[in-house]
Amino acid sequence: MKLPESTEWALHAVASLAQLEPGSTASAAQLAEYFDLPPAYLAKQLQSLVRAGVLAANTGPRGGFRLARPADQVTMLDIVEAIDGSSAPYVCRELRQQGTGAAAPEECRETCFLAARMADAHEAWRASLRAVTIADVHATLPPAVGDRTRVLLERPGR
Amino acid sequence: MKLPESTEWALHAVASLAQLEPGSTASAAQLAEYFDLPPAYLAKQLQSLVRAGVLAANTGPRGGFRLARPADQVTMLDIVEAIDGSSAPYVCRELRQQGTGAAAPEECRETCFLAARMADAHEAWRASLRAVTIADVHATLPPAVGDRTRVLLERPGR
DNA sequence: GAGGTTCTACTCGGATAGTTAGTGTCCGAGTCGCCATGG
DNA sequence: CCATGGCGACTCGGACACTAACTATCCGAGTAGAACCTC
Repeated sequence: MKLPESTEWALHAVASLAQLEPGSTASAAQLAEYFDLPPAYLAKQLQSLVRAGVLAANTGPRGGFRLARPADQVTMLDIVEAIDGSSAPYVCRELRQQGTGAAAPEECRETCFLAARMADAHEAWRASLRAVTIADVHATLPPAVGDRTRVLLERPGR
Repeated sequence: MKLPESTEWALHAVASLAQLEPGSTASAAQLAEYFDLPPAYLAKQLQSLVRAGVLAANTGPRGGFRLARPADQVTMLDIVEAIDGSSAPYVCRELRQQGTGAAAPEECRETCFLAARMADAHEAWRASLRAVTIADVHATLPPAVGDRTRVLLERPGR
C-alpha cells in the first residue's frame, strides 16, 4: 500500500494556494518553481484536482489555479482522493466462494467479515483525513511563510 | 493506494488454519486447492507470514503451515503488514524545504503538519485492524464452515 | 519378529520472467493582454 | 487622446514513452516417513 509521491505535491500546492488572497491565481510553472518539481507532471496533478472540484483553473495570460471553494470546505481527504482515486485499497473477490472449500451462496448473504473489517479500517482512515481542512493547515503555518508565499506566487485576479 | 490481491489470500488462509485443531498443519498445495489459487505464489505469501512470525512452517512429509501463536494473539494488522510491509503509505520528503519557496531549517523543527496528519490517519487505520484478532474472525464463522475446513485441510500433528 | 539402514516422496525456500500502475515528458488548443494603428 | 483590430505569448489540457512493484512460475535443499534388509 503506497500513495503516489505526487500526493505530497498536491497537498503542499493546495496549502500554498490557500495562502493567496481570494481571487488570486498561481500557474503550474510558478508552483513547480516554488517547490522544484517537474512542471508538466505537477500540472497533471493539478488537473486532477480540478476534475475533483478542489481547484479551479483559468487559461490564458494571468490565468492559473485557485481554490474552487473556501479553504475550510476543502479537506485533506478531498485532495488525497483526487490524486489517488477514491477506490478502497482492499477489494473482496469472494475467495470464500472459490475452490474446493467454496461456501454455499446462501451462507454468503452477509458480506465477508474480513472485507467488512478492512472496509472499517479504510473508513477510519478516511474519517481521520476528512476531519482536517486546508484552513486548519493554514492556521498552523507561521505568518512569515504566508508572506513569502504571496510574494513568490500571487498574481492579482482581474 | 492499493493492497496486493494476495492480502485477501493471506487473511483467508490464516483464518482457515485457525479452524484446525492445535498442532495440525496444512500444506501450501492443500490451501491452494482449497481456494483455487496458484500454488507457488500462495506459498510465497505464506513464507512472508512465516517471516513475520504469524505462521510456523514444518518441512518434509506431513509438514505444512500452522499458526505460530494462539488465534487471539494474531491480529489482522499482523497479517496485512506481513504481506504488504509495515511502511507508511505517505512519506514526507520535506517538500517545504525545496525550491525557491524553501523554508528555513529552523522553521522546520516540528514535523510537517501535513505529514503528521497523514501519519495520524495511517495510525487510525492500523488501530482499526489491530483491534480485530483471528479469534474474532473464527467466532463469526458458522460451525459448518469449520467442519468442512477441517475435513479438507486437517492433517494431525505428530 | 525387531532393529537399523536406505530410499523415496513430499515439504518449504529462494531465484527468475511477464504484466499493470505510477512517473515523466511532449506537443496542441484556447484565451487573455498588449501593441500598433487609425480616427 | 481614444477606440479598435490584430498579434503574440502565455495558459491549461490531453496523448505518448519509461520505470518500479505486483503477479506468476520454476527448480533446488532438506526432512520425515516408509519400506526393505539383515540379524
